[in-house]
Amino acid sequence: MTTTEPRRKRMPKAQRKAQMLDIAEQVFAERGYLATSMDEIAERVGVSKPMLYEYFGSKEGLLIGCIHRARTELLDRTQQAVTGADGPEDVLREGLLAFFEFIGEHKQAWSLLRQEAAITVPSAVEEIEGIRRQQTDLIAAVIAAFDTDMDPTEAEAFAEIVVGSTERLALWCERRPDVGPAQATTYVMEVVWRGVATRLTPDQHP
Amino acid sequence: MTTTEPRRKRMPKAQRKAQMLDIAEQVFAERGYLATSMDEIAERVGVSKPMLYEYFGSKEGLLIGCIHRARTELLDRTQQAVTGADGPEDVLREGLLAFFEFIGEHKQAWSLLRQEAAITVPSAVEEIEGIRRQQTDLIAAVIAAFDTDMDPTEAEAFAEIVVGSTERLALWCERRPDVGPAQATTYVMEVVWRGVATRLTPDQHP
DNA sequence: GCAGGTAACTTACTTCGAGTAACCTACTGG
DNA sequence: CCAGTAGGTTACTCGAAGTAAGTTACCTGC
Repeated sequence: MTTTEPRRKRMPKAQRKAQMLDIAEQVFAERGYLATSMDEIAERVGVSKPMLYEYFGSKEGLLIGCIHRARTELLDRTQQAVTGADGPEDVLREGLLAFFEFIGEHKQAWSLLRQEAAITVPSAVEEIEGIRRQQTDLIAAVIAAFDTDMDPTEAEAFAEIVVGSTERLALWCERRPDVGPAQATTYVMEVVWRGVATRLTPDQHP
Repeated sequence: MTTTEPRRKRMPKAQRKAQMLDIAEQVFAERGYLATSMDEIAERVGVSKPMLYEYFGSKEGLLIGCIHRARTELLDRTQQAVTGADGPEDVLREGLLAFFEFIGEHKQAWSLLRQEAAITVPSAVEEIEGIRRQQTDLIAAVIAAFDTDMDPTEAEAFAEIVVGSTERLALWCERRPDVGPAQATTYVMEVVWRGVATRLTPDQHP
């Protein structure tokens, strides 16, 4: 009754690894990190537990793998979105829009990112925080480009504010399905861009 | 050699419970939720594990107890700070300052709050989110008081932006010990208050 | 000051899941 | 068709969450 082998066994390493990440992302997002067992992921992948350990070392390692991939994709998306944008305001708007669109399309990757707090190994925390920093650095750079005189610390603070606002608003959007990416972007821009623009425009903004 | 009994045994329930919360808060903050064992907390309290289960039901229940207490204290503090403030701008500033001061003084309660993501039981998530909502509602009310014509959804979004900015900036402050509560408040106010004020002032602001 | 009731507490388990050692097998090129 | 290895499995250990059943300090009335 097995017509052409329903599911292949013995995949090449890279492909198996990607498949594991797909399933783990899904299960972690569904159930939460704690409530998920390695046995369950293994079963859904169609493989035995030691394979997961072979490729990811530990449960936390697997979570880190998932988060790493998701954050990297997110960063790529926003970076792509801002290339070709016209001026700092546009960069910010396009970046925000790309972010809200991404998390709208990849809800499970997004709920995964909220499991970050579960990571305890310090080196891993830094690794994840490093990718996050790339995001804030990107924004800080936008500000710095806009106003070369701005205190770098202040630019950093501003970037943190943008990221914080945006992540929190994304969470809020889940409870408000009527608020889409465009609307969310508008909310952030209205407050945050006006905030910085007011501060700077008096002698600039041709 | 035991002069007047170094540590008393058999405390009244309420007192023991409070002591458990104190210790659990400390250990969870130190090691993280996952890396902490109930046996360890029990030992530090000077009591056996089933007592913890007697009072808190589960490990997660204990964490929820800690978070609940910490968020409630935080909310009280900010609420106290804003009573007697003069006008919305002042309310916001005093509230922010109280927040940053609180987390500066209670670093361990604050790192505890970041373990929220570990909670999996849906009812508990809602309970915690409920307290958080009180915070955002407080802010949304400030905005609504300032501009009675504002769309309520927009006021909510604004409140989320304030909370998100603030929490993220608080995290950032940990890596930047040179940035104190006053400075952090200024950063948030500069962006966020200007953001909303600009939007509203054209026809108001006597 | 001593019965006895109960609130506070303990010992000694069960269970479940992370992590691992040791062994196995399908596919590859020669 | 044989051998080497990448990909895979079975069957365990061990630590920590959670629990059943029993024990002891303390108070209260007599």
